[in-house]
Amino acid sequence: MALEKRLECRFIGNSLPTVPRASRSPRGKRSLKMKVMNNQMCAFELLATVAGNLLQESECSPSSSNASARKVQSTIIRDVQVKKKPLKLEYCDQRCRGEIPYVSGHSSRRSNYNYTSKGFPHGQTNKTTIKFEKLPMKTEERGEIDFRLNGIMLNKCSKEDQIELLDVKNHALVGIDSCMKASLSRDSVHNCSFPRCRDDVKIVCRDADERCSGVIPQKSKTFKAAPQCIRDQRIRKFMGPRYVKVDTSMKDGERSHTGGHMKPAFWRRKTRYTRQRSPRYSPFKRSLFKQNSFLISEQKVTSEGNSSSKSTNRNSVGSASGISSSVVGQESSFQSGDSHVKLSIKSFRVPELFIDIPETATVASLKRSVMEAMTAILGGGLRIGVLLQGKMVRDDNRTLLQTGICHDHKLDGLGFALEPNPTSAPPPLCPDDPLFLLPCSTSHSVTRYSALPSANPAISDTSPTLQVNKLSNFIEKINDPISRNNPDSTAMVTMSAEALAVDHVDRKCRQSELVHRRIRRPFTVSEVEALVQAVEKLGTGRWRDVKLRAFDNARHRTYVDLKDKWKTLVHTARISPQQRRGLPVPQELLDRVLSAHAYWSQQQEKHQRETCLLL
DNA sequence: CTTAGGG
DNA sequence: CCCTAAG
Repeated sequence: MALEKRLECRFIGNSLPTVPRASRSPRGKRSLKMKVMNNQMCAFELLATVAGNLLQESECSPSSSNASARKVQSTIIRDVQVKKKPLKLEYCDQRCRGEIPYVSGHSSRRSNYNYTSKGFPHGQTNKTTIKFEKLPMKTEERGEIDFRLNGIMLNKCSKEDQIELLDVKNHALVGIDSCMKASLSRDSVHNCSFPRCRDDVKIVCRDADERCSGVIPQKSKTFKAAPQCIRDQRIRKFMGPRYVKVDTSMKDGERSHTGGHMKPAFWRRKTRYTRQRSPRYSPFKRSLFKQNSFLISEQKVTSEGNSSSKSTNRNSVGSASGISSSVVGQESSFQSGDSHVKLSIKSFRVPELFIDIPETATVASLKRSVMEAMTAILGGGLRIGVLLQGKMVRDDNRTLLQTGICHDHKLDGLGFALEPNPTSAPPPLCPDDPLFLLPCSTSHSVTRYSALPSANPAISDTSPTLQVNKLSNFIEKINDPISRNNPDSTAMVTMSAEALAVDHVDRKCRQSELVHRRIRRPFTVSEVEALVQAVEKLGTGRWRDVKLRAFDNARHRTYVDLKDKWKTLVHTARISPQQRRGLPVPQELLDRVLSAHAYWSQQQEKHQRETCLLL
């Protein structure tokens, strides 16, 4: 039974410049009152409702009468997208206690859309704060507004003023796996998809099978959601270790060898999300994309037609994190009814296989090696990923039609990829995985993927140092100036090997993530030493110089890294030794950290005082 | 691009 | 280690 309630959304900050001045309060805050019919309102419904009301308001507003409707609406969206300060929605209702569990305590951040919400699922409070940042500017000339989560259309407002809020509830676990996109086309203005000039926006919860669909009345047409889709994707499921905490996921013991210090609180995140990152931070990304481009074309036939069609063999380039496919097919005429999509996958191409084998090895052992390497990749349990226009199609429950793999869409961008199967024990490697090349099993049971004939003692007995050095062609070169002429260098390189191993474990944890986080490389003692020395000399505000001075050849250490490391070093130095974890930093170094920090802080203060006096 | 600082 | 505002 739907419960009608009144909501008040307060917009905090002057984040809505588009809203006609008349309706804005002097302080830049304004209220938006609306009625909703739902006792289980979720974030997206709220969003949709708010958006609807906003559109409604601005379009009905006298002050916007000069502007064409088109302009008004597009302005709204643009401003929401562009504004720097987050738009905060406070959702208050006495009766909603504990009824919004899925917007509680999670946050999702993607490069193009940020959404955070805080709330208290257990009824401690009746307030949920939802914060939207940076709505992407994705203007699609489609005359629609849609909100998507995980690529699933949450609602869709078509030209006929139809709105669907599909299964919002179960997908509203925004924090975990959501990539919500909101897009609004300019054309939708005239056909304002959201109902205007209405006092209430009703969001009805027809909740037969726990699915929550909000339907805004009028000629609402309901989209058929893939039935089991929602049921299967229960919230709990999402809450599992799908996005595994990278650093905090492992118990201390598990990563005691990593050399990481106990992190300050700010470093410990409940959940970590990956996102697209700038190339300079992804040393392996580029090669990944290069390696995995694939050719694909598709074949489509109608339900009754066998591939009687002519081949078009369109090629397109895509990329995947795994092994990619080559699909060749044909395209035929189509019927709007019950078309089939027929794909013939000719082959899966293994992107790259690194074999490290001595010259003295026999051809037979080479074959074995290749076989082993192949088996290592393929035997790990794979699943198929489907890519469309370069994007991984995540929702298995959507139909091909819904996904866009159908006759009236271009299939140019269709691709398949072999992905690591998270449930499977030996993780297949991403081709960019450094450990892919690591021919040793270090003290940490690293699965061996390289083809290394164990019969050859010259290689199998190599130390991690040697192995890593041998692999320097493939992994980022370990080329740290400190390691030269430094008794600690061996340890350092070894540490790097361990770091790689650790990183492997990390990767294992986040196999499902397609976007790559930079690998974690704990600072070695000698690195710390070099850092301390440089900071002692240069101070704490010149990280670029520190980098140039002490880490010029350590590509993987950016000046931001150094600054961060200093920050953690100071923190480490201040806490008791018992609280420290990871590779212990000699107390002497920590003392130097503290004194250098004190000294340069003092200098900074002095400098500031001087500049103040001058002014 | 760098720095600074929160997460 | 990530992100980003600000310079």
